[in-house]
Amino acid sequence: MPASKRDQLLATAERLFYEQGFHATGIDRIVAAAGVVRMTLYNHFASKEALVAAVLAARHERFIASLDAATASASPGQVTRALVDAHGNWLERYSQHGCIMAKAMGEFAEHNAEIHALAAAAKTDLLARLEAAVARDGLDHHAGLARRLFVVLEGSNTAVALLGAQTALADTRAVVDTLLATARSETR
Amino acid sequence: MPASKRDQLLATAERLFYEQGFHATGIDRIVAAAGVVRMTLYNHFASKEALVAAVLAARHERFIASLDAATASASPGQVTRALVDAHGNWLERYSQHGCIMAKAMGEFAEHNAEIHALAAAAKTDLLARLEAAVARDGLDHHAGLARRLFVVLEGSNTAVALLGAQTALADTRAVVDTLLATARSETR
DNA sequence: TCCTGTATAGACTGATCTATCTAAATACGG
DNA sequence: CCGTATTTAGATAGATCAGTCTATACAGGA
Repeated sequence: MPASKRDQLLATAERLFYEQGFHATGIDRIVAAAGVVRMTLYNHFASKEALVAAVLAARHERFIASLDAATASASPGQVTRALVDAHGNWLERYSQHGCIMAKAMGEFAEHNAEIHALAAAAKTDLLARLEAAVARDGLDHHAGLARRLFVVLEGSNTAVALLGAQTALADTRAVVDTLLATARSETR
Repeated sequence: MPASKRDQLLATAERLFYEQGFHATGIDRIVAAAGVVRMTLYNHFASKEALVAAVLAARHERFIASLDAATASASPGQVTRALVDAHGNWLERYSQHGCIMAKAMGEFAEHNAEIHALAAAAKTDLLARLEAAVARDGLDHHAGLARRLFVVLEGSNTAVALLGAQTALADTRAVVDTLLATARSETR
């Protein structure tokens, strides 16, 4: 079945916002690329900012679902690694040019509190997943291990954009391995 | 002596671009905040994009000077740590709300090649400094150590914006310490 | 077949944007 | 003190922006 006009708009807007930026992408370019008319957009979304919020919410939902699917099927003791790998797969597939949430925070920080909060929540949700993962792996008594991994994964996103996915993800895995090995060796 | 109109414009534009975003900050708001008139801006800069480029270039110059000053006076074997600390100090003082170069890359990626290249060069310059630092510390035979540190420092910037400077910088230092300790233990 | 909801086409408003032009005022160095 | 360069003030152009309105077309279900 063909995607609904609403879904076409969400997908097109997500692509254009990501590639060109939010403020630099006009309504007219979105509707033209989606093959609909301007009133159709305003029939589904109250405003451009509402569209931005819907795009970010939908993308974040997919992101979290992808992470949760990976950790749900992870072997015991491998949950954190599975989460990190799933994060890397996401970057490789959908986030080769920087984090759209970071871009949104940069463009709407002092401009739209709802959008800013939505993007920031996407980040802290990843941190929460890391905390849950290290707990399931029995490493949560290492104070701040999840936060340290969070720093690495955030850097991974930028590094992918600058150095390419292959190099950046290999380096990311190397850092994560070192952190996990150190944590485990201090556990026994 | 009072700052020149040009310097006032650069400083004001840097602040507004950083806080509000590049496209969301209009020329009129910059000149009003700088206390000059629109023609003064166009007398010093050919266009808004030229102003953006000048702002980024000036900021990058200060950033690199700050890093180089720290490594120049570092004790042998402590160059990498000095560089990381200088980077953290910069974040704490001037980059609490995300990296302006990353924001510029996001807003001008498909819009202005010169600005995008300028911002990307700022990032790779940091990587080059890391490579020089690990070399001076005798750790450059650890393939990719500088790149791994680069991933961490990039993540540090995002983490400062999300978790606050104190927490994020402590976590960053912890990760860097682990990486350096592991590299040194593998050296002997 | 009719009815309701959705999409289309396009004109339109009012605001905002970057950039330019001109003429007068001001500052500053020789 | 004079002359040059800078700054000011304000009008203006021309483009683009988000958002609204209306009338028409078309879809699918009762």
